[in-house]
Amino acid sequence: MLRIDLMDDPFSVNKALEFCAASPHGSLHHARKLFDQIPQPNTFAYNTLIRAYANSPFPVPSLRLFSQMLYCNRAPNSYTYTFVLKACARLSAIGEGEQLHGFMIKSGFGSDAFSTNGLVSMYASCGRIELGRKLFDLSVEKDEVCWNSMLSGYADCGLLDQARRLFDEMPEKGTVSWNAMINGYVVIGDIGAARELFDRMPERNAESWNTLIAGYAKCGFVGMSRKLFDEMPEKNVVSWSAMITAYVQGGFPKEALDLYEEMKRVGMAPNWAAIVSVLSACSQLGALEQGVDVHAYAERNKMKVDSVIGTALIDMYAKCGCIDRALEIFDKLASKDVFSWTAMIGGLAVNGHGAKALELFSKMEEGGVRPNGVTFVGVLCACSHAGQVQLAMQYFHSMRRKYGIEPQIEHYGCMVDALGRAGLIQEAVSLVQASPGKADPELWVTLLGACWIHGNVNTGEYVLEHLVKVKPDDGGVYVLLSNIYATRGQWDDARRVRMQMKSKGLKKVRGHSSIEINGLVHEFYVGDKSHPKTVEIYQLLADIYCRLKLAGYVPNTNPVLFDIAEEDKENVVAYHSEKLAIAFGMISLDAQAAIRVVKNLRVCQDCHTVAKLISKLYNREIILRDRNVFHYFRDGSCSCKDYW
DNA sequence: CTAGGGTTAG
Repeated sequence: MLRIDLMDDPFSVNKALEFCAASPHGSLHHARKLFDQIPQPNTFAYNTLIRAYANSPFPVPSLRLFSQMLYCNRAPNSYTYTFVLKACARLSAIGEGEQLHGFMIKSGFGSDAFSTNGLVSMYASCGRIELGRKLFDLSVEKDEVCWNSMLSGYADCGLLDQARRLFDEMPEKGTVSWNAMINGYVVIGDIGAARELFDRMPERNAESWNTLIAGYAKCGFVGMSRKLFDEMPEKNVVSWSAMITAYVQGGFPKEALDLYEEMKRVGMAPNWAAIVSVLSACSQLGALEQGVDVHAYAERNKMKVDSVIGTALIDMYAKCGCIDRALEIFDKLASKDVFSWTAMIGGLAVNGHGAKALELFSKMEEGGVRPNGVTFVGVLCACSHAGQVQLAMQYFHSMRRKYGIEPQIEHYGCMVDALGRAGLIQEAVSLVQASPGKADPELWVTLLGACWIHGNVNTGEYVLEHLVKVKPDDGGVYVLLSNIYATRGQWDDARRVRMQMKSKGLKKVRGHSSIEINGLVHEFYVGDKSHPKTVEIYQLLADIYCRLKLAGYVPNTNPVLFDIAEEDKENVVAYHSEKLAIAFGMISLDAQAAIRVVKNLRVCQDCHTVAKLISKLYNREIILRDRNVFHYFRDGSCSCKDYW
């Protein structure tokens, strides 16, 4: 902080202020403090701070500073207007923007190129593009920036044809114009048109490459993103974070983490955006240790925990089974927005704290934060976990009535699951039939899952009839129905369904589990004997079964289909891939180390029971991530509260 | 004036 005797020299103070405001991380606060100590800030000082706020995530103070400026008789200049207009644009504050426009005309600032550019952007961002165009046509001295403002204005409004017409008319197109046009196509998802322009443009800068990298990722072509990333001549920090994000959004969290490590190795310092994305990658993987490392990195580098990083942290800790850490971050978070609340509510719900999640939702409503559709996914999921079907129904109806949010397919999914689990199969069927676009196969699959839980053969058959029509290529559907028959001992029917499946050439996805030991991933399939430590693994499993059975454990062989001898069925279940991986973890890791296993399918009932018992009898922590949920086994119980 | 960000059922 500046010594007070220097405060008398406006020039030094302004330089210090400018330096402070321009620093990358969290210095806006210091700039503000410095500004507040200046006895009589001049126009330059105001402009510096107004600009800093206008470019920050929370531009509101720019508007307030502008009012304060007028009140203190400090004359705004065109620089001031540019950034106050930018703040209005960012906030879509059309009222303030129009007022400002009127004020500008009165004080003679309405028609120079600088002001025109700001006004065009402001009107475009506020959805009044036609007003922007009028000003654009009226302005006599149009520079390239002016054309570009108009161009990106059209692009922001999704009016790509008009943008393109302007682009083709432009007397001189600079790299920025090309980039703006390319970005416009990227936003509407026309990656082909974007690529065509990219190939045609005379000079490409990092932004051109980065735009396209992100563009391919948005369209699901992560491979193309990577190709460009490798080809581009000079990668900057945005290129790296864009590529990391591309991997995360494309569902390749492992690759995202690898790239993050490589980024650090080549000496590129990860910034805010990279941290946010890589935290999301850790969430997807359930990679707690890496997540903790990333968190520590952010702290070491004094990154401010704003609502975005805060949300990413909450989600990461929650998805890694550390619900207490997630709550701690949430409680400390100064600015909670709907994302942070939603992540926390959903996190509590999947960790089995349904009641606490609902409590938090009430607090959120009391705090005046408006929930969105995603929030309700968490809320309905929480009701399911808490066994509160009636409550779920109430929330489901309140979505539209109270908040005007139309329930989407995923909300129907939650409800079908909640009703189905509670045994209200008929109600669940009615809901599926009442859902928008009622042929959505996923809802029927959920329904079939409920039929399986309750051994409801009749509805199961009815549901499958629908499913084979809409989802004829999914082997999982047949497996579910044959499981239903099997639980009822209807082996002929079970076999018939299996035969049907086979005759159509459909296969069930093979389950496999993996465990990482010293950076090396070991993979196991059911009954796998290919691992070098196979003998030790099977010996340990035999020992485990001995102790478990003494403790009263009875194998649950429900998922094994065929009417083979009970003893043989036990053997199939006994060597499920997750059990092999857990046993391998037990012989490879220290007794205190948590055993982290990832499974590609849902964990079966028996493996779940066995994992709980191992955690108690062997005093080991087991963290098993399956296709849907995170299971955190400790002292004989699981974080999922036996709901998954 | 152009590039990178967080929450979504089974």
